[in-house]
Amino acid sequence: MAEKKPFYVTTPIYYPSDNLHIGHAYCSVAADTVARFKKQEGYDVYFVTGTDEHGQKIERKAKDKGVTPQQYVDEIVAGIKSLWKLMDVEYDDFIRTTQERHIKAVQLMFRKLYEQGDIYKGYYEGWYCTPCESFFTELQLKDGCCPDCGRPVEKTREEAYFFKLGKYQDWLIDYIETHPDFIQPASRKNEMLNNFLKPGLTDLCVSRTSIKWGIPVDFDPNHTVYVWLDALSNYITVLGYGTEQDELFRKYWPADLHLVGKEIVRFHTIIWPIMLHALGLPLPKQVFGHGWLVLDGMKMSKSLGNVVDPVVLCNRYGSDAIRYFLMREMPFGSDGQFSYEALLKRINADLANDLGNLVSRTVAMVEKYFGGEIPAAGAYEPVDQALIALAQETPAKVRGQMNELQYSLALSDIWTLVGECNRYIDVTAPWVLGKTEDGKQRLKTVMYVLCECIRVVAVLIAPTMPRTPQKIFEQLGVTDENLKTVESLQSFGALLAGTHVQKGEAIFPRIDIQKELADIIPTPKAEEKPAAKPQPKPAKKEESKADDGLITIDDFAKIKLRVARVIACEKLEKSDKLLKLRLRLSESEPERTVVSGVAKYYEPEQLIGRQVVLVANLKPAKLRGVVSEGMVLFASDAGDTTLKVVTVDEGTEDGSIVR
RNA sequence: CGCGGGGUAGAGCAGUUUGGUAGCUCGUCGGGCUCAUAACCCGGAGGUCGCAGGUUCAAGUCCUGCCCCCGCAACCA
Repeated sequence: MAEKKPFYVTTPIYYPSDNLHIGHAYCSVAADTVARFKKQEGYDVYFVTGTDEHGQKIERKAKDKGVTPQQYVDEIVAGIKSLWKLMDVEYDDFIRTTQERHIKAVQLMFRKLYEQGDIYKGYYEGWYCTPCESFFTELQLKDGCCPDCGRPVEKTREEAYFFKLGKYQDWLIDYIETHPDFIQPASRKNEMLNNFLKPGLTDLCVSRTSIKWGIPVDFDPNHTVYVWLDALSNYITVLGYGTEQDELFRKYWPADLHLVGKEIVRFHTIIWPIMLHALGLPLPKQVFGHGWLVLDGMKMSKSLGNVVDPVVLCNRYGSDAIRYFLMREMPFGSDGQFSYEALLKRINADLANDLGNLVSRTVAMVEKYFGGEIPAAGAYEPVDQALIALAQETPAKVRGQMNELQYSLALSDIWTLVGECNRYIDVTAPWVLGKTEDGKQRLKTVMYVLCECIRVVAVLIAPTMPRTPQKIFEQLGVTDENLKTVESLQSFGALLAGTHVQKGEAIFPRIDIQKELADIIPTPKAEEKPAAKPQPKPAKKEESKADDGLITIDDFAKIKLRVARVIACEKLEKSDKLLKLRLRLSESEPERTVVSGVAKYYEPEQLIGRQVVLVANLKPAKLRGVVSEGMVLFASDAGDTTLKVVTVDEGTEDGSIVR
């Protein structure tokens, strides 16, 4: 047996400060799909994912919760692993940056780079924001203030180690220009070159003394290795780089594909390659920056409170359906829309109606006309030949698309075949053939061709949908493992006549979309529907022109008012009007930050602990650098001389809906 | 003039490299079929291809200018 070619694919290591959402799942499913596809193609695949567990944010979160950072991440990581299990993301290894194997290797790399002079000790001069505990460069500041919170910053100096990025800049520019496939899609390549490389790289700060939750620099323990070396290096530490047991490293490095989100392309195509090069290691063959799944035109994020939980979706519709949707709906490297409606429509149209129903009607006919036994085909007629030709060329098309990571197009090619099968049934009209003896002879061919085509489809969808093929094979009565491989698709007709089909449950039951939407869309029921129905975007300003100032109940229903409790409140410095409020709705919902221009009327202490009325579905806006996620209602007189907070009667539960 | 992406049918998108009848999915309307999961098949309606100029026999596609949306700018997939 020939030695299998290795194929190493990775996802980013996720930051476990919170549970993951559907966007993370998208990336992992994409990586898993490639991994399965490459395995199917006969590669020796190694697929790795993991978590990046250090840093201030996690330290802080753990403190808030009263646990150690390790305890905190352990719990989240357990959840992440069970999510991958739920979604059939089958990784070969899971690297955690808090693992001993990782820590040792990072320290080794740090020391090596230091000893060879690529890392040097210096001073990090910058602007420090005390409340945020963060450093910023001159450029990052917004109006001379902290870009995160808008407060003033102090100039400070902190001892730190630096990595000489600039030294390798010209080499990297040359490398990227001579390796056009390195950064994909190509638009990202231009972005990196024009935006960052050509203007020049500054040396990178790779240690901090102000952060404790991280890997200590072993020869200077006051310093903690900063994220770059700590996180990016996971791709090789997971393979045992720098240890005695480095067979995996020697076998799989360089990686064939780092699949990353578009926002971290930069680190993977600038910092990471330079680190590797400085260590004398080869570069990954490709970094692919995928797009985002956007919800209502906005990026999904915890702080905006618009996350979609993949666990809920999988439990409700099955992970294969979710995987299909993710891979089908997102084109190439660009962003894709997520909405429950689109998801349900996809499931119904493609999975239930087209594929599920095709299997169902075909198996039913084999049972009805041939007692459940797949008949042998007779002579092929032109209609048969056309479908057979399509079934035979589809695997190659799909392979081509998958190799380009065009999941969506690959699936679309498979569904062309599904569609042609459905049409074939219509054209050949088995229910007519079944009525005569001659027809029945002809029907044998039709049934055989259909069953074989369905088998082709089942094999081809396996990387995207790991569970469904088995269900199809069971109904078709295919038990021979050899008939479940891509090799078996090379010639049409591998399926044995005489195989017994077995009609079972619908593979993808049809969903009542209206009912389901009413059910699943969380609290903000009103959020999606009214937005979808009335006119597109510019409706707001113009439509109210000629009216009488009255609105309909539907208009009002768009505004989602909720009761919230102020759990923290402070003045936004450098602003005499703004207060920053931290609000809690129900226990299960993320807290919100809202900025209100009421500092002239209320001291922060007067609001803390009080219940207020929040416009909960207001589009987030940045005020003095702080994202405000809603608006708190206040009553004022005409001249704005007095202003009073709107509140509710005692005993109202936090999170209650106001209407 | 910071950088990048985008504006094509009610919705979501392809088409722009190499100008030549504007396409796909969903929805909608009408028809067909009855094997099937109220499914499947066929057909229709619906588009000033962001705006304004220009090149050309011919522009969604090439050139110029402008408008609007989104993202990034030391780490949210």
